[in-house]
Amino acid sequence: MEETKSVTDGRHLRSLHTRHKLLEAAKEVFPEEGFHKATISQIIKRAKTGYGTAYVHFTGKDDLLIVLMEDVMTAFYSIAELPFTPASRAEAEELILYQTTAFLRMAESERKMLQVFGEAIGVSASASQKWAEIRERFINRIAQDIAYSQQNGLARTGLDPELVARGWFYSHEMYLWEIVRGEHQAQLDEIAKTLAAIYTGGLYS
Amino acid sequence: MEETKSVTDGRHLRSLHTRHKLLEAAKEVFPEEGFHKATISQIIKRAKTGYGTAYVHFTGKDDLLIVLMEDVMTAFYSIAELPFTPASRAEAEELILYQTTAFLRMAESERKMLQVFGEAIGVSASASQKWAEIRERFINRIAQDIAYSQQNGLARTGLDPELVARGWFYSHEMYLWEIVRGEHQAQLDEIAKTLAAIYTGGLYS
DNA sequence: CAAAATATTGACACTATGTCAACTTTTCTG
DNA sequence: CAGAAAAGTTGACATAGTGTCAATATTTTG
Repeated sequence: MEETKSVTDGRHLRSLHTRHKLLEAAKEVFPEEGFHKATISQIIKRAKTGYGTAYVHFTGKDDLLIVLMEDVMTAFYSIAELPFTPASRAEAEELILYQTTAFLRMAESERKMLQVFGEAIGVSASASQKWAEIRERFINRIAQDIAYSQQNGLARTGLDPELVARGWFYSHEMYLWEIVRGEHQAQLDEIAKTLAAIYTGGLYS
Repeated sequence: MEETKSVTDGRHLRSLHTRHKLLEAAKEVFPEEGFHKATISQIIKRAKTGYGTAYVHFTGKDDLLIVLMEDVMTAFYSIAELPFTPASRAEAEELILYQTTAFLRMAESERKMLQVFGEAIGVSASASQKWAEIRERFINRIAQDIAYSQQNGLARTGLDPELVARGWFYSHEMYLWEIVRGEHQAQLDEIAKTLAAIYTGGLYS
């Protein structure tokens, strides 16, 4: 019903087009200027729409960015949701190293946009919340993986999987921000190796 | 020379007093309003000075906050600089657990101010830089401790002490921000135990 | 005490935000 | 298909905060 309306209704179509123009403009302006320096005026100018239009389609600058982050989030989730059912300690270690590497590589490939998002997290409550979503999804998944390993006699028991998962994710997240800032490009695999070594050495000793 | 002038010169004294009033006002306003919502107008109003005065004594809102952070930094440094020369693995583990606990406890005791600082880090380049200073000091110190343990046959070799130290500190830092946000109050010791267990289990297995 | 040095002040120019009444475009209806 | 209704667009405006600077006030000096 809504589908039909969306396709036929020329008004809605126009609206969608305007929205799209704004998003495209924002996608350019944000990385160029950074979150704080970017202004609605810059964005509407590039999108060739009126000032108020931006506020019709989005609640503000944060909202515009949040929508742009969806793409990045999708990529993140695909890593978080990788299957983890190792049969041996060696296989567990391999999977963990792979996941760690994938995570850090993503920091590199999505650098520009993550840089903007990192800046926004400090300022905008909604950006901060969006990032918290990504984080919790990762942590939940890691906690599951740890619990699985504990139940199958691969990992040391007696530690709360969620607390371990948090600490584990946090060290990754902070490395992510460093990579985004442009530090450590060359060492990426070395970092992954180190993080995985500490983690597995600790849990699987 | 400057000392003498400072004490005798009534103009300088007045200036110092004004500066002090501004800092006291900022110390109240920042935690009440948060970094973003706090304005220069609110601060000068409470300090009972003119608007421009704030800009005579400080370059802006960030600068005012940075100065307030010095106290907190001092406390942090005292933890970072604790001596670490364990003779056995058991002693190393004990020291590490102590340091971890002290670090997290500080997050609790300095909560309000750290909350403001956490917010400022995202917005203000100078706040971000100040925090980076604290962080690097910690990381350097931890890296030294790890190298010490490696050299004395207490810790596994073959891993870069600095990379390990970073991952280690990062998980602590992120837990710090969580504690500052008011999550995990009760679990504080449990968190310290978990972090220390992973770290020592990993390095000292 | 007058002049010099220093400190304080608020009005001003500037920049950005978010709102809303007027306007344009598209669809519906008799 | 005319004109009413609905949906979308627009920029002027009110508001709020920043940082600057010429004028003013206070203190020291000769």
